Amino acid sequence: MSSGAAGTPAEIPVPLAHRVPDLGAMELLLAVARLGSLGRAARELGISQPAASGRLRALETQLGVALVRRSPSGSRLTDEGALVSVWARRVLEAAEAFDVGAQALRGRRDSRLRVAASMTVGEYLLPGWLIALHGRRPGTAVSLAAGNSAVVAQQVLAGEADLGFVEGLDVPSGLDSTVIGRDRLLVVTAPAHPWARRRVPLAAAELAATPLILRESGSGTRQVLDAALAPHAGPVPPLLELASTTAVKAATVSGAGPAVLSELAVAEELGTGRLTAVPLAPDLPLTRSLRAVWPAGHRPTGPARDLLSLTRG
Amino acid sequence: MSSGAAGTPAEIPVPLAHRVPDLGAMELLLAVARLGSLGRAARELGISQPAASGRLRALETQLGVALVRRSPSGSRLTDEGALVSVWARRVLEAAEAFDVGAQALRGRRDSRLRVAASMTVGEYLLPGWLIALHGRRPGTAVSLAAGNSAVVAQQVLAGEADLGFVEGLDVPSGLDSTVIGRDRLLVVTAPAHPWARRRVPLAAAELAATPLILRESGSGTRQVLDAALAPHAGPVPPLLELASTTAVKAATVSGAGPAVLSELAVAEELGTGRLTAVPLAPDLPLTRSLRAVWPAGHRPTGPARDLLSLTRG
DNA sequence: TCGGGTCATAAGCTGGGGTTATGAGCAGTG
DNA sequence: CACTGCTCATAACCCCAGCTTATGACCCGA
Repeated sequence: MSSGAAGTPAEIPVPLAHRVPDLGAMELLLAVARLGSLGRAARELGISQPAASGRLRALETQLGVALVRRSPSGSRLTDEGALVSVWARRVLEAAEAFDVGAQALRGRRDSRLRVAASMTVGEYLLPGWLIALHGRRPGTAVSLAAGNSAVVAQQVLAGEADLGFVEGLDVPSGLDSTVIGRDRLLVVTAPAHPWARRRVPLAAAELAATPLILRESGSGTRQVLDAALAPHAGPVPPLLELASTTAVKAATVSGAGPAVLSELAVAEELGTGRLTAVPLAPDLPLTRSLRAVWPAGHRPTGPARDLLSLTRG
Repeated sequence: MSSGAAGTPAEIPVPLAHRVPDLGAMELLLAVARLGSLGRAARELGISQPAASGRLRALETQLGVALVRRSPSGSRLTDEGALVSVWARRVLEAAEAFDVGAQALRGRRDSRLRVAASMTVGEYLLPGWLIALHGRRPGTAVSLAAGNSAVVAQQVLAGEADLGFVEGLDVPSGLDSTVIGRDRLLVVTAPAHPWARRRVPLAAAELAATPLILRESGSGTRQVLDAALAPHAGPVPPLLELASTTAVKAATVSGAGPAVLSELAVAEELGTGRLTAVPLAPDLPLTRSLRAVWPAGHRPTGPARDLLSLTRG
């Protein structure tokens, strides 16, 4: 209630960006680690050797730790540097995924491979595939259009996309498809919620009777949930109905109540312990398939086929 | 048309940091998404509203995509913006992990919880635990010392650390311990390598006879491998012997040959398809346990107990 | 002892990102 | 209706982070 603006004073004083070195510094650290020399790292990044020297020193003072042992014959990471470089690599890998996604989103019309993807696939799976695709077929230019399953189907049918990715129970007509994965919906709570320690699986009837934090009606997630709970007196009116997955996650993390979300959407939070998954009884088949689709009869060829083959791991 | 791409001469890529918006911009985008207004996002980040406006505009021009639909009554993400914000969230989550790790590494002497961790744990597992710990016990100050298992054991015994994390087959004497996980070693190759498509499991004898890319003798990984292959005529001399896990990964990705690495170390690469795991026969038990350790008889209490309980999440 | 590699320091320039001040557009309200 | 309060955008100014080039100290191998 009261949308709590006044209640929280200053929970987030300093932005993360000010506490963490920037991507360039991390990239520099990894280059030094890989090449064994400040100068060579500088050359690779297209900056001068003094610039690299200064930047690295600034990085070390910011972190308060010596990261590199310098010597007239080169530079090697310290133990702490090795640790930091792994954390940095994580960040840069996520940034690389961001980059390929954004590049595809820019969507040049003359791209050799035009992909249309649903949000779920585009958000969580596609960047990884694009990185892998780039590794195998470096020249491939990809453009990406995002939308719900209906839009994707329409784009593929109209020939505006070579390959589409949709989620849902039904295959749009006029398209051939193959299942490339399965998206399971999870019931998640904040770690403090009683259900977080729950061992006995949650049954459909109980879930149906519990007010939940949900996406609005019409979202893919909501459809699957409604269908699964319909046999059990349907879902009770939601505790909160929010417009974005992000909002649902935020509300759940802050302890507002249990939510139902795609496992893809909450993988991070589960990993870091901000959310906990509740065990589900077998009568709760909260799952939908992810499909690749293409115009009926026209099996994907060339880059589309390459991408498709990547999606089966 | 036809300008640009074809002309690119050498392998001198623009640094990732120049192609990707900086962390501040990503943070801003997420704040706008969450708060629904540029001005409020600006306030949360401690900058002025025009600064946020300009930064966001710059972000959009850099990506070539409209991310936010502005209106006199607030701002909402476009579809593309929603996509980008998820990718950005990934980056920021990795950055947050970096931050908590780095903060612990700075190691103030008066920290309430002093942790000593082996490289493997410190690199891949500890940041997640620290984030979760911070979520549950926000006040806890953590300091982190990193080193090999012997160093960790010594620090815990000397009372310089409240809790230690080690990997290996044996428990250092004088310490009580509990197994918190299992680190499996994987045989990995570049996707182009013949073994990458292999279906028939790799047997110990075959692995023992194959030149591999390995860490130097004495590393934890190497010890486990040597022990496992000793019964099968020991490992053949390595193809390459490199000083860091990073170097081994780089050599493997570039196709130099198969490598043996911790599953924790290659999780990213497997996910993004840069490396492929080779199925192993049951006679290859390449596994070691990860243990939490503390002085014999002194069960962890307080924050140490909190952290320990998180490791079984 | 010379040449080629390492890294650090010094001095100077530039621009990205910040600031304040101001104005326009739209939504409620008395 | 005009007033108030929110939204966002533009303009003019400022500062310092991070770049550059020039130079020097150190170490190693030929």
